Amino acid sequence: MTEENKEKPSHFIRDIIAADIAAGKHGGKVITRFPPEPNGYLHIGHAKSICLNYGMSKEFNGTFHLRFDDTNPTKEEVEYMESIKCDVKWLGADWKQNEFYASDYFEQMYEYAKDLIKADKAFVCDMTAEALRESRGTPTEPMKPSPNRNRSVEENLDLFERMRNGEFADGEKTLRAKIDLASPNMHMRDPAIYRIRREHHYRTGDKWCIYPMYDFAHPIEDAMEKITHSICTLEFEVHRPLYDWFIENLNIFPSRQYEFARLNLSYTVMSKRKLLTLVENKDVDGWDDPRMPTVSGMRRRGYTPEAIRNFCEIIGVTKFNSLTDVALLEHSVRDHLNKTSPRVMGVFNPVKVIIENYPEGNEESLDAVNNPEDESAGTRKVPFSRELYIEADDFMEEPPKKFFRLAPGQEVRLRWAYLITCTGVEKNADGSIKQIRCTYDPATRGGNTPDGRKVKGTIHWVSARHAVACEAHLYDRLFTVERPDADPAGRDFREFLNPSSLTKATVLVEPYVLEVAKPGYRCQFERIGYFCVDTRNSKPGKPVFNRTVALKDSWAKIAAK
RNA sequence: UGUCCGGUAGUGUAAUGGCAGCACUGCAGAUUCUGACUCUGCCUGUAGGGGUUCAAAUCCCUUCCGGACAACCA
Repeated sequence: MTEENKEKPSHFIRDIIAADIAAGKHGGKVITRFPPEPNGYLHIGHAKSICLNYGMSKEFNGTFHLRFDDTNPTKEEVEYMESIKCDVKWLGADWKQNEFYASDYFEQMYEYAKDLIKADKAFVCDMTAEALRESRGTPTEPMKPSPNRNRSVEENLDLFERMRNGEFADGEKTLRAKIDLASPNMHMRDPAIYRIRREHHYRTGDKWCIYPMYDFAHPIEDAMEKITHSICTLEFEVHRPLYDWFIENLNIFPSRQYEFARLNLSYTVMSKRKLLTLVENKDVDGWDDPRMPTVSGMRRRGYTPEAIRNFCEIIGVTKFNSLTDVALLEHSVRDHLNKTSPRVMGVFNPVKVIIENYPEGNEESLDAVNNPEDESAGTRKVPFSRELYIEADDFMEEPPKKFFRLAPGQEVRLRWAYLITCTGVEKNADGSIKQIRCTYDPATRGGNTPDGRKVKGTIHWVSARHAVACEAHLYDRLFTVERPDADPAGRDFREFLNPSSLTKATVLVEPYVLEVAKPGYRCQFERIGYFCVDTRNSKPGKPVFNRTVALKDSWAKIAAK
């Protein structure tokens, strides 16, 4: 193990592969795969699997395959397939020319099934799904054998061919492997491996009316692609003996299956069924709604692939069913965005500020640093004039101690502009603040203090005359609630798509934003949060922002004390 | 209740028989042209019991707890 690896979190898969290479298995070759079923959009949990599989292939100079495990025509669609390709690519897992489809192997699988029949290791069964279920027994009682278990090889061959030819109705017959009726592992009790299903397949159309089951198909798919390490999630652990049984009895490439714990994230629902419900009920605006924990939703939110990859690295890979704090994800996102996001000034809840001693009609252009953490990001020009907007929260008429921002008599820095001091407040009839009056110090141009005096507060602002209004979607970090089924209040998980987080707001931004904001453009509005120009909803020249991660509002905490 | 898998600070994870460490969170402080970031400090842990050993988070036994599995889904 290298020094570098010692620094990394647990990764028993990495250790296994390293050991296999050291032992000369498969001639030191490593081939991994990510095998999604195209029946939904990828979510953050899939991202973990992608990072793992792709990461291992990369680390050990191996090959990575993207394979669509499309053996069930009922739920699969082209739209899903396309979205998966897009998301995997976006995450940076390059499968090069290695794009495969289980449906391309149907003919071969059919042949393998016949081999099994010829070896008297599979038989055609006439039982209904319900009868099968009843006959299966319990973990302590063995399964009752199928009345058709001892059909002759010839009859089975004939029947299986007729299944393929469409001579039987859906569900009328299945092909079952003949394994072990008394096995404590229910999956070994003569499992079904082919079923009849007249359903249009998104790729093979109506060519087939019989489809292989996962347990039969997967080892064959892996073997045909010479996958050395077939990495999947823990729930398939119980299936491994079956996987091995097919590998052995079909005498095919000895792929091996390894299992790791799937990702559970606090406040996040990752059940495909539930996500689909949200989409179908229009509780969200599609799979890529920024509140969704999908890869595409996160992309719209402004998360970066780098951040997601880093997250996957730091959470490690174990066999322990854990519940990862979503703060870990957000930390990764902030961490990357802090280094890379250009900064832009914006105001959500504007309140007008008049600079009394600034000449009316005058305006000037000030230099602002785009990213203090990245010099190469350069600077931009920000227009300044006598009338400005600042964030309402940045002003308090009667400030408590330790309020560093604008208040009567108090001086603050307008970022990249001037130091201003509040001289008074004008109010509306209802007592609300109409506008704030200030004076500026012309010697502090650019926000500098030639005399060296300190100001605690630096606030953001936009020139009233120049500001551009953009639409923004505000989203809380909340997707859904942790353990939604077990919510003590019995609330439905959909309720946790906080409707208040749906609000559209107008954000006033520097005119500069219009020059640079193309869909996907990310920036940070100081102290408010990170924003991403919506990759779906924005039109050229009129960016729509999605808020990403709210910055911690320390002031709220101070105020709460 | 059967089989399998698992259990290290609040959370995620290191330590493969040899000083229980790291990160996130939380709290406190410093710094700051973002009350962000950054930096410093603090808090908290080997599920219980027994055994082997000079030495156990690690090996063995046992109890407890958690998860997966009994679709013609994947």
